[in-house]
Amino acid sequence: MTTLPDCDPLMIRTRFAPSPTGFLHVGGARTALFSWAYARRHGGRFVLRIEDTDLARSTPEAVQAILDGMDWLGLDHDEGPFYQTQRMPRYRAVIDDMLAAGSAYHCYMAADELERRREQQRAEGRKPRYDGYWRPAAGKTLPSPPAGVQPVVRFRNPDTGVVAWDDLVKGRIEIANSELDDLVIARADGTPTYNFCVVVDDWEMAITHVIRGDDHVNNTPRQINILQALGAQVPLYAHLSMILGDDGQKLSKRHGAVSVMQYDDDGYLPEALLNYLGRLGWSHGDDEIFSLQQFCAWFDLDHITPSAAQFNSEKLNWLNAHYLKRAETPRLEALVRRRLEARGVTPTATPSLAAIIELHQARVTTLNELADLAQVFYVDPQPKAELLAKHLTPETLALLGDFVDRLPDIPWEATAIGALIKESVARHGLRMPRLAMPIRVLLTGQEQTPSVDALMALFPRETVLRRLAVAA
RNA sequence: GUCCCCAUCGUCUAGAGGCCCAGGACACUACCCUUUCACGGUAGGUACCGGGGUUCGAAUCCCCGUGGGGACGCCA
Repeated sequence: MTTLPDCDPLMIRTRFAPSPTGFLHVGGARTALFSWAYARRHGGRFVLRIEDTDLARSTPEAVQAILDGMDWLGLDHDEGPFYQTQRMPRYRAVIDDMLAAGSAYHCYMAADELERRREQQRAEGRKPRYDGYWRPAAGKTLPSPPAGVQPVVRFRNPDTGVVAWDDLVKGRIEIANSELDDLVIARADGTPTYNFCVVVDDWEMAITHVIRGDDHVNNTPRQINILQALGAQVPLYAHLSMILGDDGQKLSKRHGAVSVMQYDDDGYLPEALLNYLGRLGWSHGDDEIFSLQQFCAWFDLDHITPSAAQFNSEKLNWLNAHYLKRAETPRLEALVRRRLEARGVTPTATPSLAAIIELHQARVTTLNELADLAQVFYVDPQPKAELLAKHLTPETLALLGDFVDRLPDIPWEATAIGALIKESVARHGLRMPRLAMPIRVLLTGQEQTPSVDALMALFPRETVLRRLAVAA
């Protein structure tokens, strides 16, 4: 069993507790980010806990995917990862204590019988709930346990009064205990269930602020009741609303819920995703662009929006383009090189990848686009026939031929190339684009490029001569 | 069905009774810059879900309605 640390009772402790049944998606990443930032902001500790009690669905690959995602984003944890499957003896012990104390009891009702009763309650328009058949009570005689049936353990939920908490995002929430039933805390096979493990862990890991998804609001009153039965300190709760897809629909496995690592593959910078996610459902006045450090210094629970937020790819794109513009060249060079090599393109020394990046980084939205543009410098493009037809008219061909003839005689740098372009164009009495466009198309296969003189200067002279000669 | 949550431009949001005939950002449109396209700059249009209250005064507080979401498992 993993040992838990002793900790300062005044220290703020938050946690991120994913269940390893898939990758880390944007919703989970934002929950992790907020939880992490809150701990960082207050000099607290951020705990990572893997909730893998569902043996059938949890996989080591998913654990790794979550770790990879957090690593890519730079969300480091101070403690853990703790695995719930490694804490079974502890849960067992707490359940035994509760059984002994009478705050939990055995229930022998068969699963199909339970389902039958739920159906009936639903049919009668009532909320389906366990009816307390096996719950001990003063003056009540329990039936004798059926032979050969392994019982589940149920928590004895208070049946009167209300459970209330001041949610740090949503405000005060009250739920009547009469709405709750005696939930199962240990299955027939003895394994503890989610709501129970969370309670024991949050308690023993001394979590002070539970920052988690909105979908847990309904679990909160049950967890508080168990915490109180255990005599544990109840943490503060902050429930984050969910993130909807680009189309306003709920994110699901088959609908837009992509792994954060997919954003890496798609050419996004982690700081762009982080900035986007940080601003989604949280605000600091009119500030739109901020670093992780700045976010940590500003982050608070008071400015979290209680309503659901729709993911907007275009704004993410804008942020990514922003960070790309400001990124250091060596960093981009490594990132682009990796992408190029994955495509089987090996950047050579001469058209300098760094120089190519500096010329193009303000023009792209993603690293992949940057790689696309860079690739053209190393692999001869095949300009589309329609582009050639459009820009290589007899008139421009004459101009181009004249220009190419003089290319070997000038110094190979942008200023001289630019001067020759202007001079050639003037001599033929044409406008600049008449020469610039054919050069763009021949050199890159594209109509849109940076200034042609700067572009040409990046290539070795021979490459330019070769690509431009194709037309002659 | 029952319970819970939510509701400002297309989207993310500012706004905690007068500063708001509602501000910022993305997107959009126009213009400028310009060797094309971007980048950058400038300008512009678009929103307080509906109805009742409370108040001298409400986007802000209360109630009802409507709409959206979540939960109701021996899943997490």
